[in-house]
Amino acid sequence: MEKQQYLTKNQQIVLDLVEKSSEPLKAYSILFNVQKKGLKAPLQVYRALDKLVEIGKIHKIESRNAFVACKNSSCQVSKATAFSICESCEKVTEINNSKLSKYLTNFEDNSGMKYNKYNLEFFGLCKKCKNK
Amino acid sequence: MEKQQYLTKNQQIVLDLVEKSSEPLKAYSILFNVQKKGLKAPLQVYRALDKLVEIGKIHKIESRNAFVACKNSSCQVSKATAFSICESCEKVTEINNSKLSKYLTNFEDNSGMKYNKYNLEFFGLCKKCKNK
DNA sequence: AACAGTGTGTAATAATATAACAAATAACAA
DNA sequence: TTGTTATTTGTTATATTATTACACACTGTT
Repeated sequence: MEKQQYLTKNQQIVLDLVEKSSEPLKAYSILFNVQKKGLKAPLQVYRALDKLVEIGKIHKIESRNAFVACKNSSCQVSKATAFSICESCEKVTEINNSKLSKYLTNFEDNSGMKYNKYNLEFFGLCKKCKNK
Repeated sequence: MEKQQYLTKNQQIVLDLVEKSSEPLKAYSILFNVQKKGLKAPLQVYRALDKLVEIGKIHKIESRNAFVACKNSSCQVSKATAFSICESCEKVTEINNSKLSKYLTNFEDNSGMKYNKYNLEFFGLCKKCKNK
């Protein structure tokens, strides 16, 4: 049996909100939106976010300080993440490409480091914004 | 002739500091260290950092909110960056691997997006920390 | 000189994130 | 059941990271 099979109340509230969102959410925007549900302080949100990231239910878009729900159902942990980010409309999509993930998971250089995790962010213009 | 051939005084002061450092520097640590040189306010540091990042002299380690000098002499702009980060000692190294950069620069998926930039961060344990 | 573009200095403030502590709850063995 | 440990919660305060706004100065044009 895995540990942390069920989410706590606060974690579930935060996850529900992030999952319903079509765009990355910032921590304080989450806070504002869950205040009616009883989460009053930043720390309550950050603690829930930390846990959700740890177990792979959500990912942090580092370049944007924002959070998105994991769209990859097989993703139990956030060990190998890749995103595309439109620099115009800020749309973020999780990239699910097995070739890419295989390539990066197996990547080795001569540094002697053993990599167990990576995060990749691609930037560009999405289809819509390209045609403007 | 390229534009912005020379750095301004503030930019040079910040760049010198970052280049001398053996580890990523945080913005406010930079501020503290350049106050004797006359840069008194955060904004002076952030403006210099923004410009230096833009022209590729330094890179931002997004997951750490810290800055490192570019070690790749041919790197004029920060369009394609990859780093290895030790999760124990926080040592950060810029990865300079032509196969990797070629693979990522040419990466395409079926999203219709045209990528013009990426940032990749690998995490793990460095040689030293692995053997502890 | 007038201008445009860029950089500067300064103060104030916004946005993001964590520390510290006490209390409540869950997990589970003695 | 009790004791023990770990986790989660609630709360206040504070630390850290980053930007807005505005007046002015410098540089290179036209």
